[in-house]
This record gives sequence, structure tokens and C-alpha cells, in this order.
Amino acid sequence: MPELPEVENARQVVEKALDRVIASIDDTDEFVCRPHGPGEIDQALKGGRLTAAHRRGKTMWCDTVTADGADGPSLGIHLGMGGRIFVTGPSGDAESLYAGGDPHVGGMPKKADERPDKPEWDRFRMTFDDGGEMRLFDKRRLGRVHLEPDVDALGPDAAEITRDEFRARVGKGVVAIKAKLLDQSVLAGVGNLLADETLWEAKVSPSRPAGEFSVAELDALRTTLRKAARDAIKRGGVHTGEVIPHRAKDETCPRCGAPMERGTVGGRTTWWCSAEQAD
DNA sequence: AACAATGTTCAGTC
DNA sequence: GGACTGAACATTGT
Repeated sequence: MPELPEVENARQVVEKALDRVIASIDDTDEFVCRPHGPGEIDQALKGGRLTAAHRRGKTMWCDTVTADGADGPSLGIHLGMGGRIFVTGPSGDAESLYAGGDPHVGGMPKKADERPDKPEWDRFRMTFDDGGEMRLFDKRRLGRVHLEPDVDALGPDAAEITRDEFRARVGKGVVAIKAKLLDQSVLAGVGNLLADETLWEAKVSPSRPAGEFSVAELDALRTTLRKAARDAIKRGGVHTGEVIPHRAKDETCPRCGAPMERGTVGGRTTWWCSAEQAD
């Protein structure tokens, strides 16, 4: 699930956790919270508060203050391959639940495995002194929570990148354009689905070398990407993309009817229109 | 059983 | 050192 649009959705849910006093933290999952040892994050943040929720690409982080009002360490949260954020209000009950990283914004997920009632899939939990909580729910366990995340290694956010930045960062090298879009140090936030959706909308072959693009083509690609990202945020996730349901065997392009083709580009399964996105 | 999964990272090669 | 590739990571679903 989580690409830029889902993470932005999750970030907005994390904002529901701001300015509430942290009573305790369960950071005992050593894989998710590495390299911190159990209790380390708890010790650093207990008694303090989260004061702001930021996002760049797929990485979120919160500013914090300690109990005495001094600046605390930032808290990084990454949803990995399938993580979600749940926050409950002061009552702590299900009625006050906010779900982030999920397509059904504000509603309860329908699939059993997406419901928040599998305690063994809770990988991190922050309990507030008002009775509510924030937790990372992640059945695949590839999410991350850690102190002081290094966001400088990320490129500009894919929904915000400027025209000049895009030209300079994306339009060079011999790697496939899709691999370039997926490189988080080039620009941050594009995942496998958003890449396929963007390239399909732009009628660009995913395997075409990035350095071959003209300035005009790069500008057009950037416009398409930002539109795809923002539309997905608005609609609740990348899965709302037009071509996404057609990423399957025996499917056809929803625009021209030609067969969809499957392959591997940038190490990821890739689908494209065999006619409009030919090399 | 084998393989893929909306992500990241690290070892290895050119 | 940079660019690039492929496997590994933990876990679940098909």
C-alpha cells in the first residue's frame, strides 16, 4: 500500500497524535525499531509530546519536546511494504479511531486482515496519558520506527519537485526511466504502482534510458507525475490509478485496448501498454 | 510448494 | 567513487 499518497494520508492521521503526553511506548520489536534496543525509544520520549508531523517521500518524522519543554529527538516512521497507522482519541475506543495508509479514509477496512484487531501485527505502540494511542500495524513487519531518521539522503518530494530539479536529477544516466523514478535519492515517494501509473499516463516506455529524454519530455513527465501523485492523495491511494486494475494477465490497456505487457524493470514487476508504451 | 508482494538495503560487479 | 544488479530482509497470500 504505502507509496507517497498513502504516506501523506498516514501523516495526516499522525497529526491526531500531536500535543498529547506520551505515557509509555512499546518499542520491543527489534526488527522494526532497529538499531535501537528495546526501551530506548520509550526512554527518549516518555513524558514528552509529538509537536509536528512531517513527510518527505515515503518517510514520516515527528518533532518532539521532552517533559520539561526542551527539544527532543525526532521520531521517524516508515510504513515499509504494508504498514498502517492507527490513532485513537482520548476515549481510546473504536469510535475515535483514525486509520492512515488505508484507501477507505475514515471508515473501517473491510478485509479481515486489514482490520486493526490483530495484536500480533502491532509493531510499535505509543500510549498517551489521555487513554488513546498511536500504533504501527504491519503484518509484513518491514516498517521502521527509529529516532533521528536521515531524511537528507532522500531527493525532493515527488509531489513538490520543481521543474529544474526534475530535469537535473531525472534526465541523466543510462538506467531505465522507471528505475530512476523509483530511486528515492533522486526523488522521494514514487513506488512501483505510482511509477507504472505515471509512465502509462505519459505514454512512456518504462525501460527507456533516462538520459535520452528531451527537456520537453522531462517537463511533461514531471507534470504527469505530480498530477498522478496528487490525484492519488485526493482519492485515497495509488490503487485508484486508472491503469492499476489492468496490471494483470490477459488485461488490456484501458485507453487503446492493446494487450498489457509484463516484465521486470528496475528490479520490480512492471506492466505497460504494448502499443502506446512501446520502446 | 513455489512465487510474488504498493519497500529498503547491502554485498558484489563493472 | 558512481552506476548498476541481484539477493536478502520478515511475513503473508495465491
